[in-house]
Amino acid sequence: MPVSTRSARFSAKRDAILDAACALFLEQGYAAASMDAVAARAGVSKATIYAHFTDKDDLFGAVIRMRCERNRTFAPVSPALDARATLTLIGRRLLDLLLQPDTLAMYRLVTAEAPRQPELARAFYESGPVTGKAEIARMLIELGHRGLLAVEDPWRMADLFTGMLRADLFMRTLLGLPQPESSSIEQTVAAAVETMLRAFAPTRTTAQSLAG
Amino acid sequence: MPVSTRSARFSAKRDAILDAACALFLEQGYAAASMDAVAARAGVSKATIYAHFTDKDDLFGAVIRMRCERNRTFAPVSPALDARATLTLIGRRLLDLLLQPDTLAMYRLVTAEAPRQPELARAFYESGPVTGKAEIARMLIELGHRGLLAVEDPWRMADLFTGMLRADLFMRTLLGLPQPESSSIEQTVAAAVETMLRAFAPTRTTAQSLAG
DNA sequence: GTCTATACAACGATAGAC
DNA sequence: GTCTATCGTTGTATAGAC
Repeated sequence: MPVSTRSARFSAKRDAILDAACALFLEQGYAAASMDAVAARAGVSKATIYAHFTDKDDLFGAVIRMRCERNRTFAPVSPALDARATLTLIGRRLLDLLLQPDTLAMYRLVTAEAPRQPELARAFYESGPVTGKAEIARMLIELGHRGLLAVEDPWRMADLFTGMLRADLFMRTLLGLPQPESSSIEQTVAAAVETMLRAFAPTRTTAQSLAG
Repeated sequence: MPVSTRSARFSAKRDAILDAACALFLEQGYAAASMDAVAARAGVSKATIYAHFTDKDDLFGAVIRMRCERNRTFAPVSPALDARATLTLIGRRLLDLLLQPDTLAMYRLVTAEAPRQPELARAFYESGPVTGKAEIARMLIELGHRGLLAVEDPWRMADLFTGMLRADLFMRTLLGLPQPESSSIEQTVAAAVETMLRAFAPTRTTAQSLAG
């Protein structure tokens, strides 16, 4: 049982295998990425892979969990910014992250395998969408406390905001289609931010009571 | 070249193959659906499949294109409804469609294979998201003409609306996760509609000028 | 066009030496 | 743990009879 030994968990070859498998899974999908290809890319023999992982599914699970743990959190937003600036900044960061090739490949991979690997789908959901929305919700609460936004249900609002960000531009990029200039990152963010500002503008009493 | 003959295009066995392949691709994904399984399910021999399609990719393409052509269009919305009722009705229809198992399976399949099959990804995009958004945009224009909504850029608005509809509930269902009651279809639609109504409420002058 | 039978390659996984 | 070599299976695709 190599997985339970200490050296196996921190082996250089094990890391090489994980990195190679990750790259191949993201590039080609689960089925198309063969164990031979992983071995070749990692610079090890196929038998070595099976010394560290019980089978292909096990290797796949380890790869996904590894990626989910690298849970990049957004940098804090300056408390001096107003609602529009804050939403724009956070929206730009999120959409920028969502459109990165690796993020999209991970999304394709996990959604495609979700029916066969429910636990991995859950891990992905918790580490990705949930974590991101939690940070946005926290920021919305902050804006609410400052009287800059009417925040009743921050989770619902975060959901609406991320939904608008993950609209046409995301879909086009996910499908690998050419992107018209009309659906740039900046325009998508601006439209989502403007809609949020209009729909959740603070009531006058709230703004005054907190400003006074 | 059986594909070019008239009988081949309207063959009963060909249809059986397409139906079987469609079901298996949607259930298991491209790689996991074997030609043997397709043949067994269609009740034909494998050789018959290769008499109608050049290879597996060709069969896959025919399946995707067939599904894209079945382009169900929304039933017309009664012109007597106000903005909230219209948005709620159309939002419910769209979300209901998006959450159907076949729709989700198609989404998983096409997004997963998009990097290897750009043309199919485009066909899917045009027949699905674009067509749906076009209908919503048309409905928004209608509401705008009646002075019930401030419609400047109907395509952008349709994008924002569908984005809010395709948020957390869609993601959870796509990943096969258990769904809390808090993210039901009705609540998701209501939140998206309310946000639209607040953000795009008609200006008083517009409403009055068209109402008077 | 449709079948049965089969060729041929690729894949996941293992045996055994070191 | 790591290698080389290989096993057994499965998969795509085809040959040849009807």
